[in-house]
Amino acid sequence: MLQKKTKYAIKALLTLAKVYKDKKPVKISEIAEIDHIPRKFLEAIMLDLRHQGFVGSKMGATGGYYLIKHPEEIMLSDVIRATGGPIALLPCVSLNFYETCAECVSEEVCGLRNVVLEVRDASIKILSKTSLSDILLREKKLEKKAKTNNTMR
Amino acid sequence: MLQKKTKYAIKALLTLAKVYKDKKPVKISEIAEIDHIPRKFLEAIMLDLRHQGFVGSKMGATGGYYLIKHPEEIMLSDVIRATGGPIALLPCVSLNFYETCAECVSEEVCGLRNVVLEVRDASIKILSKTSLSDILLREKKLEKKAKTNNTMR
DNA sequence: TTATATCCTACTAAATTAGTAGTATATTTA
DNA sequence: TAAATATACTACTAATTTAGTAGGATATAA
Repeated sequence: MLQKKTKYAIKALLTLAKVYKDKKPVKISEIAEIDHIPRKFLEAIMLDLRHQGFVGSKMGATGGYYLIKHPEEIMLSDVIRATGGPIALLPCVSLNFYETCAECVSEEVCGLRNVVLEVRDASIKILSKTSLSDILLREKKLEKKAKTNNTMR
Repeated sequence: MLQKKTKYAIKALLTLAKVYKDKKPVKISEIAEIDHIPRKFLEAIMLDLRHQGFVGSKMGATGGYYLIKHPEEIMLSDVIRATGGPIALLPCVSLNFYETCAECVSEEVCGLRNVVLEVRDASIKILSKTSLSDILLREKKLEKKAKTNNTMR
């Protein structure tokens, strides 16, 4: 399961992606309201995202946050790793948060690890090719679909 | 990430699967030693697995646990769900632990949910077709491979 | 100089997970 | 039939992680 922190981070980045072209910063309080995220918590998250190079900020009145990279270049897998931690089901197959299983005799011949490795690869394949732009695109398609369904009812 | 409880459960079930043909119960203390699992913790886990219908038990001296179903019929996805919880990255796409995202405006048109749904399907596809027997088979293959590698060095 | 924003450290609170204690109950075997 | 040995079960405690908050410092615009 993703942490709330991760989910909030993704939602906030999506909100910034939507106004990427405007080239002006969005205030934390605005993002918090739009995405229903506790303000102070979001503040900490945005700070983190800045330190990790996802967003830039402007201080003072008229300040706020903006995306540093193009929404097409920000991949879901990157955001998850930067804010929440492992995508893998077990630490012994995590690329970025690797740890040995204390009770495991031989990692090399562990059948469970072998399966979990496959799951990781399948997940990463999807998450690392999906950008913020892709998600917004999916959203548009879903909206169109929902509208058609409503008309047909 | 899977919980330790889940990992221990899988390992213990695999140990039982290995001696499935013998038709005699294995003591908790034996399983604990083989798999390096804290004894008392394993006791609680085995009890749980029995309540969930994975294993049967025999009380008293010469007692212990045994698999109720054939190792081919016990799927990884079932064990994970029974002992640890969700496979999905978000509760809003979990089949067995569904919850709405409190801050989500419309689930129907959520782009993030849409992606995470795809990840879930990919993971479940693998986990629900992999049985205890499959894992043991993988283990044998890995052992063979490891041996060949050693010979070649 | 005032208003308003981010920056940043240091907390606290809540929830979850890991693991233990101890006693009751069942079964084998001498 | 009593001792030995196993699971059954309830009720904890401890540790860790996650979620969220407090409050003052710093920067900027008007």
